[in-house]
Amino acid sequence: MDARAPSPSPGPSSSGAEPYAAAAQAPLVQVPVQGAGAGSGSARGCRHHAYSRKQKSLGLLCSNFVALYDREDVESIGLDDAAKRLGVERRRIYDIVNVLESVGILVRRAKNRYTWLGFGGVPAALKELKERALREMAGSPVLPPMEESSTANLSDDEDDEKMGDADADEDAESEKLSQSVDNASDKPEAHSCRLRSDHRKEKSLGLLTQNFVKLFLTMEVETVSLDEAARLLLGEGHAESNMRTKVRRLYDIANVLSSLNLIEKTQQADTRKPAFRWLGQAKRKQENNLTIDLPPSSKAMPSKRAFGTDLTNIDNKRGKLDSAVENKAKLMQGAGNIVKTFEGKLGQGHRTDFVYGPFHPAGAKKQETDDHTVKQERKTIQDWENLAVTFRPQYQNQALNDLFGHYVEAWKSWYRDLTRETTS
DNA sequence: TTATCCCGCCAGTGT
DNA sequence: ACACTGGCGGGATAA
Repeated sequence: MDARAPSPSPGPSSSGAEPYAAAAQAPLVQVPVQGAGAGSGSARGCRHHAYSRKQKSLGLLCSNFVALYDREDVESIGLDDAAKRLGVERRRIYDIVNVLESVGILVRRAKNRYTWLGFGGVPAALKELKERALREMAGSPVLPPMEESSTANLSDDEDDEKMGDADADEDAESEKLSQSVDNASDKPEAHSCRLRSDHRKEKSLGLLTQNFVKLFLTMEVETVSLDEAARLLLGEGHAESNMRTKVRRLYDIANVLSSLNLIEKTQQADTRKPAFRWLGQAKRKQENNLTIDLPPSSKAMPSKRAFGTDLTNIDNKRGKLDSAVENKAKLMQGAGNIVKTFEGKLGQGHRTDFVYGPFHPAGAKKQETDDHTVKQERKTIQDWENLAVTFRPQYQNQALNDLFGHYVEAWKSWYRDLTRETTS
């Protein structure tokens, strides 16, 4: 029943590999992370630094991960190596890697091995996601060769809990686990063999990430709170406990997507509730001409999260050693904005040079930015938008809006009422 | 208090 | 059998 060990006693930790970062064993990696120096006192020494969850955050870890691998000469990444160099347990690497793969930055090559695609893989992945999302909404599953065994498969989520609620439909998703670019497709006709244990896959971080992103790519509203997202991705049959779990996961995902600058944390327009805004391109794009909601690559760094500490997340176990002098050290954070260009050439043989905006966490090196590059960025983004639009008829987009429209409305009002009621 | 979300147990999967 | 993966949620920080 309980699971988890109530006490922090470091059990045998089955996850073999890197236990608690071999104490002193400083993890190589020393990426400069232009960290305004200002190390200021204690920190490095070792010993009792108060435990600070902020330094162990997935977002920071992701930034470090990217800073560590985002370079031309990197193409293969070993999980063990990553874990060691970043000074974290392998488990955490899985988290990072799963969402990175969902947005096309990585591809799983084999056990313990991933191939680095870089930010250049994002556009294609987003495009893929968006199309798939639209397709799904259009009603017909557009089932490829495979697509589920047969009979009802939809709404397979919600293991326990009543899922036969009145409203019906909504489970629109629950698609396949087909990653955008992966598909090792080794075996000539291997398809249609999987499934069976997909139940687990359906709850995977990777899939959740994709669905979360789809939300941004297809929905109208600019901001989405994690509660809403969870509700959306879960369906009507909300089951408090499921919701809570889902939200926990969304926090994880949001953190890494934030560090990738694909989303940003903000406030919900009316309500003050914290929510997230999409920063990546490939947004909806109604009929009006472009609406790049993308900060002009100026200070896009939200200044939250102190990026640029040191690259490792070693020790500092969760022990509650008092926090005497937790020097917050603002630590620079900006200076990030690295605009990266690349020649389209991935998967879908479309060619257009997509350019990237604010991506890259502060600290990532490799910056070849130039104002003119930024300028060009605008233009290419437009190309991207056009291309995306061309890909499917407008009316479909409208249908989509309608579909989500009523959801959004419902939630909005529901939420309003809820907050109104509980406000006291 | 509520919002976040790290940590690592341990159950599925893979080999 | 062992090694990988990664769902999951307790409960400790942050705000």
